[in-house]
Amino acid sequence: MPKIFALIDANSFYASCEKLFRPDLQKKPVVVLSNNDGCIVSACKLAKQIPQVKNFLPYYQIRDCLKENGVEVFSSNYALYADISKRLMNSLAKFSPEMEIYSIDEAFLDLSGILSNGSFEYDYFEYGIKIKNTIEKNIGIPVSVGIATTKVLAKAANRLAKKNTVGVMDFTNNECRCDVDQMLTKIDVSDLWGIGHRQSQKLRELAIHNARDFRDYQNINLIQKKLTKVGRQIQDELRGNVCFTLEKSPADSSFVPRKSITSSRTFGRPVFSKDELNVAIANYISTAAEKLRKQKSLCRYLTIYVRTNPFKGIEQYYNFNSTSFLSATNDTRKMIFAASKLLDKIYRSGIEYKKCGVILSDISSENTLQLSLFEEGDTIKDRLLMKNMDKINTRNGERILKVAACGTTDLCTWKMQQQLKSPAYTTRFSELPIIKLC
DNA sequence: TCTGGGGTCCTAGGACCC
DNA sequence: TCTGGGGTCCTAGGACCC
Repeated sequence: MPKIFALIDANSFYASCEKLFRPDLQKKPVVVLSNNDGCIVSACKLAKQIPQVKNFLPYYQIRDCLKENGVEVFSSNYALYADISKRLMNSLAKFSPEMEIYSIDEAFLDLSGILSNGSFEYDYFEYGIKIKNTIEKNIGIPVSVGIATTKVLAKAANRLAKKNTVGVMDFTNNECRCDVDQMLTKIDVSDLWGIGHRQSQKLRELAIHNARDFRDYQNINLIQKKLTKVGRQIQDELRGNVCFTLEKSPADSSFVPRKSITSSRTFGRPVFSKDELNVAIANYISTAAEKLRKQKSLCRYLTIYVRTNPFKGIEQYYNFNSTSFLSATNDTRKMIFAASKLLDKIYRSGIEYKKCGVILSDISSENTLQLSLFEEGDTIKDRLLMKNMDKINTRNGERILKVAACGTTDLCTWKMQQQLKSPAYTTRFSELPIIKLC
């Protein structure tokens, strides 16, 4: 039996979340900015109608234009988006026993066999409509649904669904089956899932311009040679052969343990001193290590990096350095100590630093710890300390307990700017929205 | 003045071993 | 004058995703 995949993707997710608790904004254009209020990362339908509005455009370049057009602007509010995402996924999970959460606002459902057990009188298209309507009613976020026999095709169908009025596109529907060829013609190769800037250039050199050209291109060996394994698999998926299966989350939780954990931020102002970099790195390590402990993992490899502002016409500097722990650890203190030594190696004075970051990798489960003969691993006391620190911080919020190297708030004047942030409507009691009955 | 952050996978090539 | 070949493992870098 052929597989049937549905891809459900929220429309302008961040902007839609901002509208959710602001009925007054329903009919107004809204955009959301990246960290540091740097670029536009989400624009609602109305905002997209303004020709100058494009994702990843620097905010300062378009600030006046947004003002003139009465656009409401928000800083990113990740606490809000993550919470709405959780509700969205919980609601979607009811439509199939097999689901893959692909990103904060997207999920694949395996619909194979769903309609043949007699309990539904729909076809897949109607089932897609039902999913869409249920989500919009229960969560209040508009979504689009793409349905097809492979994930790549479902992604492509979703893309077209975003443009049609119904918001659902079903490539398996017999009535429009003859149109699939025509549909694929409408999709530029660069819009296919997994085909980016470089690969689409290479495809164009072979006179492949749209998804249909790509599907029907006969020289598979050449595709393999130029686009490697993934490119060949994408082509195969366009032909209806499943190469990418559903990657299910562990049954007990909605998240897959990460294989690497990054924490980095652009500074709100230029930073010159090693002390300030050390404090910043200590803070990023604290964040990354908390995530590491939350997923019950240890890491063996730590990388830090520093860099200047690539958009500024100054002498550029980028450098990184790594170290490995003989025994895998998740102890914030050990990592901060190691990072400070790494910074000694890559720090150069007189440089205007704009960003730094840390990456934890070679991650393993807490349960499968390999002890080193030469270095003492985390003791039970260490583990308990970290555990209790996390507990206290979870309860009280705002990282009330931290390693001294993280500095005090007034020392961290380089922190990013977020001046247009909406309230944490759903995750902080003091910011709950109030409903007034007239 | 002001341009994000966090991930995954694949491949080539070096190091090392026998 | 002569200087192998094949396998595995690891890592850096590239490309892509949201």
